[in-house]
Amino acid sequence: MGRSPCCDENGLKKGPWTPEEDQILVDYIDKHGHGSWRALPKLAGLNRCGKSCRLRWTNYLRPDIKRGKFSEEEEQTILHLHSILGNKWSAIATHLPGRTDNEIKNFWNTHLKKRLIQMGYDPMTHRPRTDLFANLPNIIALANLLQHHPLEDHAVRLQVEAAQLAKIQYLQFLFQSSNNYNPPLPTPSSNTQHHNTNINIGDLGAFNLTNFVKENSTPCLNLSNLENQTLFSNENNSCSQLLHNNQDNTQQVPFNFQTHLNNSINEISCHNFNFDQKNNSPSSPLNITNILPSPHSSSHLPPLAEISISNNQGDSSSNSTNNGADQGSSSYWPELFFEEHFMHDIS
DNA sequence: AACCAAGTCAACCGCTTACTA
DNA sequence: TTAGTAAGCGGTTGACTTGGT
Repeated sequence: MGRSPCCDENGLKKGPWTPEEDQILVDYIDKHGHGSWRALPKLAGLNRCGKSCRLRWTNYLRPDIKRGKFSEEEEQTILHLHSILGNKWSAIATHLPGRTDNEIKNFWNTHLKKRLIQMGYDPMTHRPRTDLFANLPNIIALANLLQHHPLEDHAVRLQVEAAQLAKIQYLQFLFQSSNNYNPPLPTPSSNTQHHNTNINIGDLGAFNLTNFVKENSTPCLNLSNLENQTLFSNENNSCSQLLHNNQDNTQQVPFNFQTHLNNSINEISCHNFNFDQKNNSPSSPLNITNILPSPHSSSHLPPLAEISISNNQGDSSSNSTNNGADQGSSSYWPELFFEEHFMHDIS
């Protein structure tokens, strides 16, 4: 199968479209429909290749195109779908009316991907980046250093606490590595498919650590939001029960990380986390409420099983770029906020 | 004001897939 | 079944914009 000749044809214009060209294309399609894209330029009187016309129409001139900033809901949807579908931009675009695959792809590459990286997440796998852990010993060393000195201000104390939480996560990571423990990631559909939905203590550790860092104040979880997450919906889940048992979100909730790691963790610290809803910034664009696949966000999406996930062997793009999503699991979205200023402060 | 670096996004390139003769 | 073609898709490019110095 040969590649179709297109814009290499002599004399065809390339580059930005002029308003006049746009008008010609719009007028023609209004009257005749696009029909054969290859034939369209000649019929419409455009000195462009059909491919260029199609792209201009689908990405810019189509009347149902929605332009402007992506809403938080759209961001959330993109993040969620990308965790499932990977770089299947057109598939993602079908769930965002008025948005083109190109626009979503650009938005991902220029905003969301960078944000994930900044948060310490691998944008392809949606998992915490392992190289993050390489920095943890440094964080821990700093914390140990500071612990031998009077803690004079709140900010320093907070950093130490953050580092202690990092220890917890680091231990969890080591534990998982040594046991080759790789639990299935929770997905909106995995609950209904009776997969293991037990929350990974490392996730919680990461969540709390980074939420802590982000807020630069007492770490907190928004209980009412968390309760809406399918991630926490398993009633038999000890973490879920822990949360459910403490619905009064104004009270102090001991968060003891009740896991197989308890012994090790208890040697380090045992934190009392204040679950104060007020402290969970609702305006945060990557608030966990926005990120975790919520019943609300899922409600306008088809069930996972209905989403067409192309795993074509011949699809080189999916082979090379979709490795995370193709592992048969979706990702989870604990909030990680390793903001640069924090990392700079530590380093 | 001028320069530069980083960010943004429209458009292109090249590959795959679907369709058809 | 095979080969040619059209369309779709994802990655990449490069022009333009913005912000900092």
